[in-house]
Amino acid sequence: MALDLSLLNPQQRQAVVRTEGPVLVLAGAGSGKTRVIAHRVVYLLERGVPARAILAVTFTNKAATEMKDRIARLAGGTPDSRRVLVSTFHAFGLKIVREQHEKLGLPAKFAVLDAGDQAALAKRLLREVKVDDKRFDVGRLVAILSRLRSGGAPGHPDDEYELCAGELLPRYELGLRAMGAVDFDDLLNLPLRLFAQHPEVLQTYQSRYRYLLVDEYQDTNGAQLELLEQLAGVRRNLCVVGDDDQSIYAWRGAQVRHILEFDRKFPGCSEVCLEQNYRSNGNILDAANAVIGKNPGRKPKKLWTERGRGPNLRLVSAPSEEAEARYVADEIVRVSYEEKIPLREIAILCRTNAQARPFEEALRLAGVRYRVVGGTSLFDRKEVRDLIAYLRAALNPRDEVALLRIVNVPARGIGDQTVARAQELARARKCTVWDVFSGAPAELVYASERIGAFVALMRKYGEKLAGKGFSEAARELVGEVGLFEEARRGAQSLPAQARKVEAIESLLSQLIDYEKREEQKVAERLLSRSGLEEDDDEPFAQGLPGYLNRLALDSKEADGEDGDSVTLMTLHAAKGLEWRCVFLCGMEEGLLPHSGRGFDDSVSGPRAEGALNLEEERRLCYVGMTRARERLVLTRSVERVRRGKPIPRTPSRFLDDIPSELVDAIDLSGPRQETPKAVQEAKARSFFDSMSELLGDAAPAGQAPARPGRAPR
DNA sequence: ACCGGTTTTATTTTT
DNA sequence: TAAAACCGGT
Repeated sequence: MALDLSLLNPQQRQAVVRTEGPVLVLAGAGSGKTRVIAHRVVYLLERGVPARAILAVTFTNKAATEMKDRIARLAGGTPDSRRVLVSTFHAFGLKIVREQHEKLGLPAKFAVLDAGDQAALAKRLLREVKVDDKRFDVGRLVAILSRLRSGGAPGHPDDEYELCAGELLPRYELGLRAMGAVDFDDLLNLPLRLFAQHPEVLQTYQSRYRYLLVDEYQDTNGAQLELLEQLAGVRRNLCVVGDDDQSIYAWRGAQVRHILEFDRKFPGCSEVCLEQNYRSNGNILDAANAVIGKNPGRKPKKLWTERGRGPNLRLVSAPSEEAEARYVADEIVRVSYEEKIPLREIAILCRTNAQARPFEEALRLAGVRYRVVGGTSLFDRKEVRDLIAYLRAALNPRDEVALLRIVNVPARGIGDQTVARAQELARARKCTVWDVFSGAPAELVYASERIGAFVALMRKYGEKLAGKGFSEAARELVGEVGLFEEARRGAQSLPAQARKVEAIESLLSQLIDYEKREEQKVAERLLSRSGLEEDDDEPFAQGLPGYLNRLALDSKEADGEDGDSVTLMTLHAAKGLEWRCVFLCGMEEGLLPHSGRGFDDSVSGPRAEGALNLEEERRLCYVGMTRARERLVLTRSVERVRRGKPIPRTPSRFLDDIPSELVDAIDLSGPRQETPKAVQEAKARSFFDSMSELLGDAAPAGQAPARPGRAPR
């Protein structure tokens, strides 16, 4: 069946049909960007471009998954569409590194270090250099290391952190290589290095991927742009889609410049501008336009809509952050009952993760189901990280971060002394700690026997975990090592014990699910395709290593999509999403134009200095506002308790930019507002419902019963 | 290894 | 202020 382009507006159609050469699609918020990309892919397929010649790159796994679905749905009868590679930058980098690991001198199953692992490594190195590892915030060091090695602009040269990081850099890279591990930056840098050193490899990829599409182009950093340029080669079939007004990742190296100067990098490109907004009511759009309009140096754009004006925005001033949260919770209850807006169509957006707390409490109190997105849950838990470290260490004992984490967990008599000695020996001999352990435990007189046992343990599970049935093997490992007992021991209260055990269990069951799904996939492929040639287009490896890689690249694993619940997340996490009703909270100076600290180490670039990140903060505000389809409520608190003492807060300057005729102001200070009757009723019903559930009665007729989305760590 | 009490330190966003 | 990190005693 043919793709129907008549449903697209003329600009969208242009963006779909211009298949050759560089194309810049400026896609305003809610202008149907994803739709355009999906159509473009399917259009290419219909024009006879083989699916495997198309590469679509996104930034998040969620976006990639969504895009895949969208394409599959649109392509309908073209089953081949599933061979289009839709991947994040990092996953794509991983794929290349994996395919070329030999040329890069990496073992077949290398670990991908996440931020925590990076910090652990940096800390170890600090100690090795005998720098007081408490004088530095390792997290910040890691951030600087990252900037240094992804070729970002150098920071203030005399900053002690810069100096320290510079000192650490070579050791850090050596450490990675010795471990046979890579970090996030490597996933982009190693392919680039490879391309530079082996032009024939570059050519392979160039001729494989002949049509490139990039989503959220405004968020690309230097390495990512470089990668795109290399891949596009002389063919230059590169279509980038993005919105300079939604560039919010400068602190991570993203440069708006990339989208603003696309036409200089790729002369002769076509440019399409999508300005019709299909998402928001007129009032919301006008307000958002007014806010973003103040930013200098943007690509001129004026979004318009055919939708009605909708209700006015609301600006709520609360006396305290608790009151702010209470108002939001009450309003959610009201809106979901009176206007029948389902909870899944409501979001609370904050600038920082820390702001979420009072809202969680208020929602729980009001009996509103919610889910917090972003502040990772399961994988932050110590016991889960321990188990993961076991898996990693068994698969690749050179992975020292993992190995050292678990040598003595649970205590098996390989204490700090022994480990320190082993590390020294390893350094002296220029080998890994694992080599010391496995080679000559006799030299570690004391613990040789125990080390022997540990080495045997790792070897045993190294084999078991590498192949089929790894989830079973993992369970066995947990049993043999006694991780449940360890978890119980490490907990004070009984419920805490239960939670820990539960956390381990849920990781294990995730492994089972994963393995099952993978087997299913393989079976499907065998059925649908006779060929076994299958050059494995998956960016990720098979089996457990694949799972672990995914884990590193996708912190927020499968959120329980189920159930109807309010979403609570940061503005950054909200990009690309939309809700009928949005609460944008903490509209205050210092919070929404966020003033982290006088100087920001992420952008010490050429200009930028005095203006702090005001432009980016403004964009962030714009992103938040444009998430709303029907109803937008801005809230602020008149004072906020900080460091124990109440601090008066001034309203965000962005509020001043919104035309007042679009806004209803509500002031919650003064005599206590009485709870509206509707809210009282709603609360009572919600309470009734939750009691019914507790008592095991038949399913309640009304709204979903109260239940918190996630326990606050 | 574990505990209890004391002292810091918090204040960004995340692939 | 509150939570985490820290310390020193068992």
